[in-house]
Amino acid sequence: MNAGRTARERARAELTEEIKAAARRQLATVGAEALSLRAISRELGMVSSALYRYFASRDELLTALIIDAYDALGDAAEAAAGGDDVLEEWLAIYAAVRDWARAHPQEYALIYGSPISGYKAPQTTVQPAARVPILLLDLLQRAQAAGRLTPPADAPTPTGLLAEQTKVLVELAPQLSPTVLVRMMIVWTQLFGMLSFELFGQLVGSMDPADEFFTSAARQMAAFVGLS
Amino acid sequence: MNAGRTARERARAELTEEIKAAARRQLATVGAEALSLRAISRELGMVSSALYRYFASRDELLTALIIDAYDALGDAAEAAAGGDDVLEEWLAIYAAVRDWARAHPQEYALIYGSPISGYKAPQTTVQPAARVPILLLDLLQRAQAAGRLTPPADAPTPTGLLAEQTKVLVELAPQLSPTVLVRMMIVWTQLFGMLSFELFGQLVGSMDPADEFFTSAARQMAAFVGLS
DNA sequence: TGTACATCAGTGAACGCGCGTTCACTGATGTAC
DNA sequence: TGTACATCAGTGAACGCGCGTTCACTGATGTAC
Repeated sequence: MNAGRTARERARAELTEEIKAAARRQLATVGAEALSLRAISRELGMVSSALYRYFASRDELLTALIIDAYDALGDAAEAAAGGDDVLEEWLAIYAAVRDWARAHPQEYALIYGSPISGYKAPQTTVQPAARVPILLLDLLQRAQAAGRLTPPADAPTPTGLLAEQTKVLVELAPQLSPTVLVRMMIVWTQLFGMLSFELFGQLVGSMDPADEFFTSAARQMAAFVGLS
Repeated sequence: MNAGRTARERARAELTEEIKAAARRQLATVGAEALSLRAISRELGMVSSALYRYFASRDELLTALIIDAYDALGDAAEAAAGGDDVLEEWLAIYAAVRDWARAHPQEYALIYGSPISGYKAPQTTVQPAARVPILLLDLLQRAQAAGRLTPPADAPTPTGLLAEQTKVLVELAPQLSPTVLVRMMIVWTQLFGMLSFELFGQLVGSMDPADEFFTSAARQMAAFVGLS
């Protein structure tokens, strides 16, 4: 087992994970901005400079955490996909996204909250960030193939720049019409807007707790995009 | 003029504003988490302890900035309200909200981004935070009076906890049906979700620049809530 | 299988910074008689 | 209108913290012959 991996390599892989785990624990209490390499090293019983054997800088550690968070959310959402009814599947994905977000609010804030000042996310974060929307696009394509997608008649067909921009999405989901693709973008922004409002406290005093509001929105947005 | 105000009082009011202005400038470059009383005092040429004559703590200054930001956004949105066509007005409010957010991204992040760690927003922020949704609710009421609001037939009537929660909103807009109120909440979360995505960089690679997407979403959400 | 050398993880000290908040004090402004 | 006292703004020093990153070094692990 562990063919070809030396003790050194195994130790390095394990410690890299331990560092990220400690960083995640930190994140949960102080937030991303206040994430401190020294505090992490203290928790692990190492000297702070030792971390530089694993991550070249604080920013590089943040990038790793961001990618991990997108991937954890992507995994959770994908685990909820499948099943034989597309509408049930849609609701299950919504629920899985919300559950993950509520279980990891600081990791959620790391990826969907305010940008971290002085930090510029590299290209490597783009692909993991796209997993949830890609999953929903894929579902819509399957729904369309199954005759479960009927875009409402009153939905406008995009023109101009908007039509141009949908072309990027068409590559991901060639079967879907531009009309549906734009609606999907609206739905996507609604989903995360609603989640951010719930997690960041904007719903206190109205739709908090948000369970029923969330489910209702999930259903209404499914209908909005044409899913039945 | 300035009847009854002593030189001391005038100086105090002015300096309070200058401190907030300097804080806003800071905010724009380093973000809320890194906002520093010492840096502000340096910019104003005072000693750091002097700020404590104006704000009892960093948190109190943050609260003042948050309330100011909500009020600035509220002012911008209200300035766009009015006019004789409710749909045009709806679009104008959307545009005003977006313009303000794009002009003040860090102030936007302060109120709609990740919570500031260790900071708990007091009750005093609740009312200014409600100004935009209240404005939209008011518009919908006027639309309804003018026969311009026809909730789509397929919209579900809320039940259970959701019906309960709409009662808070009914107080703000007694003429509107629970169905419309829930849709309004969906629309509200969509608006700020879309804005956050634009400002925080999630639309890069798809709907960026977001002008046309934003306008399309504004129109489609108006239709979604029943406005015509 | 054993030895020589190269690689790498972790140490500890240091650099050069930053922060919020408290406190005793000075001197200017405001108020009451 | 002038004086005595109270209020308040701003000072400067101090307390007790924190941070990211670099660098020369030690000792363990891995590799080539």
